Amino acid sequence: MDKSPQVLLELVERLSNLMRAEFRRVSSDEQLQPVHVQALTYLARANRYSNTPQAMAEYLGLTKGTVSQSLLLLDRRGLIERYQDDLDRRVVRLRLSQAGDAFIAEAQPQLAWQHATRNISPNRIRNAVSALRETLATFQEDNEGRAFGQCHGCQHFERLSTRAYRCGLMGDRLSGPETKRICWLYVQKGTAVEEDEDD
Amino acid sequence: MDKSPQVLLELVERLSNLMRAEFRRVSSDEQLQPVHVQALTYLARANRYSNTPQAMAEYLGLTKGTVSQSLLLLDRRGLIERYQDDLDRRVVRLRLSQAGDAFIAEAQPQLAWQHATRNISPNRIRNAVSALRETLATFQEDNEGRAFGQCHGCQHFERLSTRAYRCGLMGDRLSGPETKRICWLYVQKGTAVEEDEDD
DNA sequence: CCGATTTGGTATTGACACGATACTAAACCG
DNA sequence: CGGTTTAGTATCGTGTCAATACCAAATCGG
Repeated sequence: MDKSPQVLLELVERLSNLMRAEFRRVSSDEQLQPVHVQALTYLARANRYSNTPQAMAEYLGLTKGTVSQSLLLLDRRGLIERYQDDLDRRVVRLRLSQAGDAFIAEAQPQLAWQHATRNISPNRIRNAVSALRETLATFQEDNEGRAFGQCHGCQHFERLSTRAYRCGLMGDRLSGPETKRICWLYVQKGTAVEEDEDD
Repeated sequence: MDKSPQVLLELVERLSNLMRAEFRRVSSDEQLQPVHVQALTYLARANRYSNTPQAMAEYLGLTKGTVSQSLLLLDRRGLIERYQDDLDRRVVRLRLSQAGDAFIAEAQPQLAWQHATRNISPNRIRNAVSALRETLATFQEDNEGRAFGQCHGCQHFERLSTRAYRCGLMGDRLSGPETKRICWLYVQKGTAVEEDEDD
């Protein structure tokens, strides 16, 4: 039996543990926990469909109750803003406040990671990304978990013209930058098997 | 600027979060926390140099005090055994108890992961492993953190004959299986750049 | 050889993550 | 328009986690 998957898991967990420690370090000034940094990072990358407590809970693998508490804290600290959705008034929408934006910009939580990957060729990184991405997709299928992803590669993504896009599921028009954010309604487009490219 | 490293980090964290949730699921019968599963898994793979609270704390990215608490709990539950080192009586050595062994064997915490990676070719996994391994090594250098690894690839590793090994640093002879475990004294042997292999 | 320092580990305390449960209010559905 | 579902909050108990203080064994420096 091949034990490589096992080893891969070990690496993923260890790296994640180290980043968690790193998050703790950079956020100790603000009295924040690692999970708060993750939450802020998520919000910095979420689009209009995924900027809700529900989606965040799914993304972080936590319950909605737990996430709700963390959001209360972040709100008290003035790092995020919460506002009601116009159409569905049960829904709470989230965004980074100016202070939250500033925190992410200054603390640079991923700096250590950027450094750690500096010697690895972009190609090897892309290969690793593609393998992990596929792992994640399968994982989510297995657990009936919702998928997250960027418009590029999503079934619902439609290109109206060179600079105009649309989400076929929601019917909304999307700005260029918004198609780069993390969406909750992501559905993998017909899956051709990707194989690693050479360097 | 290339954003691939960023994406890689996102994937690592998300997968790790999902596995954490998975750990919580499989260990909720035993009233254990995800970190306890990680600790037990670590012990199942640690060798004679790394089966101490200190090493575990380093590996998990936690402080020794925190780890000490978790170990107390695991001891109370009868999942691990703690005993004194003969030479240095400050040192506590750890090992899985029979119950701990059984738990790891039954709960199969990595099962979900095995499933999630089933469709990925061994070669792509190896490539991903190699990239992440290198990331980890650089990360540890940057933070003056100690490295972890298996004898194969360690500077101190000496092969006495076809089946006899020795750790040059500690001077101990090692059994074959022990060279496959996680060691704390690991030092990367002269680093030739590995490049991805084709499939 | 013996005081000073270092090292491995534990005890205690306080903040808070986290799940479980119970709840509210809005939306949906027949 | 009553029953159900859905998004989120409130509350509570367990236990992680860092910080601090502490102890004992080892090591170092004269």
